[in-house]
Amino acid sequence: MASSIHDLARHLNISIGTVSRALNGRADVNAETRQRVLEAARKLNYSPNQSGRSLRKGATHSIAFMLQPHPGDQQYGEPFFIPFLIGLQARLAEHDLDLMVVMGEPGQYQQERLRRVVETRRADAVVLANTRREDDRIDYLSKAGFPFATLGRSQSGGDTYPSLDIDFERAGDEAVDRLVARGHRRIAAIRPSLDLNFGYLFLDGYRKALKRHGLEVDPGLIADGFINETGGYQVTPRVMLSRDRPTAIIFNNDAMALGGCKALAEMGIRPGHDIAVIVIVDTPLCRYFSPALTAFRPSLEPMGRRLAEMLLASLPAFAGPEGTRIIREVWPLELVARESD
Amino acid sequence: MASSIHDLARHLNISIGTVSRALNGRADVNAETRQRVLEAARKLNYSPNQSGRSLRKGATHSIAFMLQPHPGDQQYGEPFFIPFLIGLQARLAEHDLDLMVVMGEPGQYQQERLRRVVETRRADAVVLANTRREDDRIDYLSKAGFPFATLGRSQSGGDTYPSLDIDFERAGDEAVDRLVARGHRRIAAIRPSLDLNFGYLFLDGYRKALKRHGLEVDPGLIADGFINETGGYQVTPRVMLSRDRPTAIIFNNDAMALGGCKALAEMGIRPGHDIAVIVIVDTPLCRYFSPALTAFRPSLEPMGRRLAEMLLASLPAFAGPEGTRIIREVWPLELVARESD
DNA sequence: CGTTTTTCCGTAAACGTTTACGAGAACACA
DNA sequence: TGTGTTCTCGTAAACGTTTACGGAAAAACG
Repeated sequence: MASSIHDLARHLNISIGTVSRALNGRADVNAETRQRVLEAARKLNYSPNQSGRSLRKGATHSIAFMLQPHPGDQQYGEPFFIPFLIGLQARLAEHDLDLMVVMGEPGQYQQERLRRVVETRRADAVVLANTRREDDRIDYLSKAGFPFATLGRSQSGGDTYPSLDIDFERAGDEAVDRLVARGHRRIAAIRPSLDLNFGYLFLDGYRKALKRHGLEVDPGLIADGFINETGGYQVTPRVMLSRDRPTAIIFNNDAMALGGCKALAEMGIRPGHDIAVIVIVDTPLCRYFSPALTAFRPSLEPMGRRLAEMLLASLPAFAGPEGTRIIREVWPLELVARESD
Repeated sequence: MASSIHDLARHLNISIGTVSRALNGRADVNAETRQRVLEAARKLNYSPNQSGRSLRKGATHSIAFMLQPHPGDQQYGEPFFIPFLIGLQARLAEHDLDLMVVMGEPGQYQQERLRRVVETRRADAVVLANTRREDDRIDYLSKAGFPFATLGRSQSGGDTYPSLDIDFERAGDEAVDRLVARGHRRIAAIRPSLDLNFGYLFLDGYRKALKRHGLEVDPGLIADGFINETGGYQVTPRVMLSRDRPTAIIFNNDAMALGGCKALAEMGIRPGHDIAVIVIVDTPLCRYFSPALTAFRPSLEPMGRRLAEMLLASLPAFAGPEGTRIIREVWPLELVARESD
């Protein structure tokens, strides 16, 4: 059932070299011969053995996406990544590249899985997500000279790799702007406690906007929690119990917002009535929650496509005539005004 | 930087054959020699080239999980799979098997991606999810003689492959039981409209329980919708507008439940007060929704581990001395009683 | 001491590709 | 006719492993 290039050669009574050249569209093969090869390939249901090809070419024709679940009580996934991956894989497929998603274990340090991919050469490049402010995966890959791109910025590694990020800073800024315009003065910010870079970026924008409006930055209104529903649930009461209650909360994550709203509900505080709520990254949850949550929406699928292009442009094997380029982009979010603010 | 087995051999002044044998723990190599090889491997930072190994052994040492996003307006993922994948990958890792997640595009038929994996021999086996009642992926893999296992049952392919499923039938049954015990007589069921097998199983249990309680099965109380929030939102009003309103709804999917609750809210109907709601597959959303949704919870991570074991037991290369076994299991769900019913 | 067994290791082929090299045939040109 | 060019293809090496085979040396045994 597994027909090889040798089978084709034997069947057509020509050499394997010619078969290979015909299949790969090289110029030095007779048009008629190529036709016969292609036809035989179809008839014998030939498809190239990836291992053989990889071995010879030193390339695997696949890109690894490192999906690291956050440690936590319940290990549910971030819906965020799926549309991104769809875009990523779609663009990669156009270049005959496979996308493989490599999972780590929640507690376990992702470094080990990454090493494995790199050292056994399972992929030609990797895509990192959940970038930390200081990210040793980036340090490792840079030092190893292994090609990679990141979804999200980091302070590690300089400007030596392609990266695509959402403009969390601006989103934090705009969220404050909007709330201030609606009369709010005490605005809380709730973000993940890990070293995740976007949490810092969001807070930068939040602070900047407050200052611009001449409002003080009250540390009692800023809280870090675990990046899931439980985290939001646990940490939201903390800001609500500060001496001077906030009248608005900006959540940096949809899961945290859900947990936070639960905590609010238990305190008898109704989002959209008693308090304004804005979420930075929109998901279907925000849309279908009651009240529907005002949120900032990214274009995930186009971002996936774009990061694929950026990664490819940085790979010598795929870079066009203009050579290898490192591109870094930061994309805006779109505000979706709903009922919660 | 990429040190091969040849480098080790040269460095130690022995043959590559011996190096390979030492590395693979074969018996016919001197203990001291093995020590030296292992040491050199560590020093030269050797790790085997996967392509070379795969080519020689005819095995890739990786298992593919096919993740097919449902077509829909917004392509968000099912959080369901992440904990399952964590368990799956954990057990596979113990056998030095990598897990790769292969994405398809939403609209596109997954068959094509699957073919690619199989024909180019990118994985040694595949794991299928979202099994349809009649599933041509299963037919294809069976016919191709390619090893696979499924998360979820199907009517295709007979009992020739390992499969692990949740007992949706019993969950549907128990949900009705519980609602009837609480005085409900008109109970609606909302499930996905695709050919997804669990939708049928759920409905079987639902019908069976109704009949046992001497209640008629009213087609007006059963609705199929798209398997996401929008689907639930669109289809829930339909059962609410039937001549004789239901007093309870069982949702076969958490996303549909969210959409459905939104529709209820817009009709001024409060889950937990005006209507009872039960969800078949629990997620953090159910727990943190207001009111918290009563739901049936699966043990996803253990299920992932188990399916890995079942798949391995069916692979000649990994089956123990007892030989190759096909195992099929159906696991119960645990009822988590909360506020919505 | 001779014979047999065991221990250890080197040799070389094989997995399925791609590709550098060279050669034969056909063709063009003077 | 001789020389150079172009077209087409076969040969063989190479990628990094694993492993069947055989042989040399050491050990065991009579």
